[in-house]
Amino acid sequence: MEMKSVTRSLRILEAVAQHQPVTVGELTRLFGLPKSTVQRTLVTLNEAGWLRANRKDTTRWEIGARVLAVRPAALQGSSLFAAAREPMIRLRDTLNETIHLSVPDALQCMVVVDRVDCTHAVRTFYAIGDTSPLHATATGRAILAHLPKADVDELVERGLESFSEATPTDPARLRAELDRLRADGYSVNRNQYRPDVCAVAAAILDEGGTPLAAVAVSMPDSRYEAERLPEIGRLVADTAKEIAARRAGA
Amino acid sequence: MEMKSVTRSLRILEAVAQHQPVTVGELTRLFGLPKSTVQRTLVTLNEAGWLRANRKDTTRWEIGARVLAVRPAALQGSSLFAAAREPMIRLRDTLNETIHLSVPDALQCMVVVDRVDCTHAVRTFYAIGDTSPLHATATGRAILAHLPKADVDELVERGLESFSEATPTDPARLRAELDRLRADGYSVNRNQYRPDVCAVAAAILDEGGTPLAAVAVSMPDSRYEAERLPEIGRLVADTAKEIAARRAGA
DNA sequence: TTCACCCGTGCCACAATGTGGAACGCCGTG
DNA sequence: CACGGCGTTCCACATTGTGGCACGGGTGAA
Repeated sequence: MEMKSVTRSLRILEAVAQHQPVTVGELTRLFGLPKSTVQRTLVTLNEAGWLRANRKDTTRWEIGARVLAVRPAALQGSSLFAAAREPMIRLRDTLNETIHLSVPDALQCMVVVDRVDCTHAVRTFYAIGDTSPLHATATGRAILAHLPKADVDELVERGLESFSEATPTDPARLRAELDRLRADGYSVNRNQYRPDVCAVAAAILDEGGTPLAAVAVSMPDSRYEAERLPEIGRLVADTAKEIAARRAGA
Repeated sequence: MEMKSVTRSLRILEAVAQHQPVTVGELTRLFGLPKSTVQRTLVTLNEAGWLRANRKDTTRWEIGARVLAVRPAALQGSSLFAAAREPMIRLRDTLNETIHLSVPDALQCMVVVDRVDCTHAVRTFYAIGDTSPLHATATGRAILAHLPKADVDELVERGLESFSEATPTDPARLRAELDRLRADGYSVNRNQYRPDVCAVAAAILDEGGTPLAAVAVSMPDSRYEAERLPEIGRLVADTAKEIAARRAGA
């Protein structure tokens, strides 16, 4: 399948999002495309309502608001999103660490959909929309642990990429870890994906036991204390359960 | 400018967002396009990461997570978004009415970017991503009041569409209303856009006095009490100021 | 002032690209 | 068993996007 113009337009749209407000020239240099091609694409995206000219410098382009109506199903009607908000803030207040809400995207990756920051000067940073691998993160494994075995097999067959020395690349080790976290109710990631980033996560399940999302407490390795793990794990698991209950009640 | 395929692809993407999870057939009926055209578009959008097949029914399509990384500048880094969250919740707790956060989109419309619900059985409903006209809403006028006169002129020249008997379609009346709200610090909309929906809003300004967004308390007409207006107006204006201060401090 | 440079924009002949009717294989139903 | 509807695939055609080029304006150096 081709649709070169569509693919290119979406790439340009993504580039605008990253560099906004951005000019035609900057984009031509970024992509190495003819000016007229980029220009035409921008005008088209603008007419479709996905871009708009910056009000102060009308030769610069920004993302328009049309995009906000286009969201993954898990966030539509914001039942999950809204239900998660207050429990997340409360968890942040209890621990003063950054809290993330992530959803799985087609077993390919986890995507950060919401964040509540801590007040420490040193804090972990993920932007909304950032992605991470399922097998190497606390949120990813929290989801995996509640999926059918066939899905885990599928993931294993695709290969467990290594991101650091701590990444669980051995299928047996991954499966053992999933068994453990099913028992404990929370998953732990210590420097397995990004160096110096640790997290404790728990899955948010729907009525049928399908995992919809995961909440995670995320902190730099310097503040990770193994002896507090059971306490933090319980707090995260309770938060996940509370979110699930609120969502169901809405 | 044309780019028919791009325009159509974006339309289809928006339709998927509204109807997800959706099949090829449903979309062909919706648009009256040939099956092969829709099919090709969906595959292309999927390859670009914007769509994905539903895990349970792989012939149904959903919005993928790629979209989340594409957001208007006002929400990037989520300085505004994150700063607004807690003050909005506090305002909701005080009044127990739904609170909206909206940003202007190129003087064309206001877009709801966040929402905190009240607990009443009867509540106003706007989804995230919904748009509304600037001149006929409390949030829109809160923004307009802090823009240069030329911008208001531009809007007036484009015409003030009527949405209900209460919509201010007379330019003089609109300008008078803007003057009033600049003095009071908050704007009021009583059934001017959607019948039975009232709102009280205030603008969130950046350091230079440019309006970035507006917060609004939104309620059904049945709970609107004119005598409480000064009190509610002050609360909303204070919330807007607090959000602005938090944003600047981040 | 003049010149040179780079910007965003507009044009248009060419052919690469997307189009959509038709056909296929599959499934559940009458 | 035949039918209707589904998602998917194919391919000749011509519509559609392409990109080199040129224009006009703004800016900075000579």
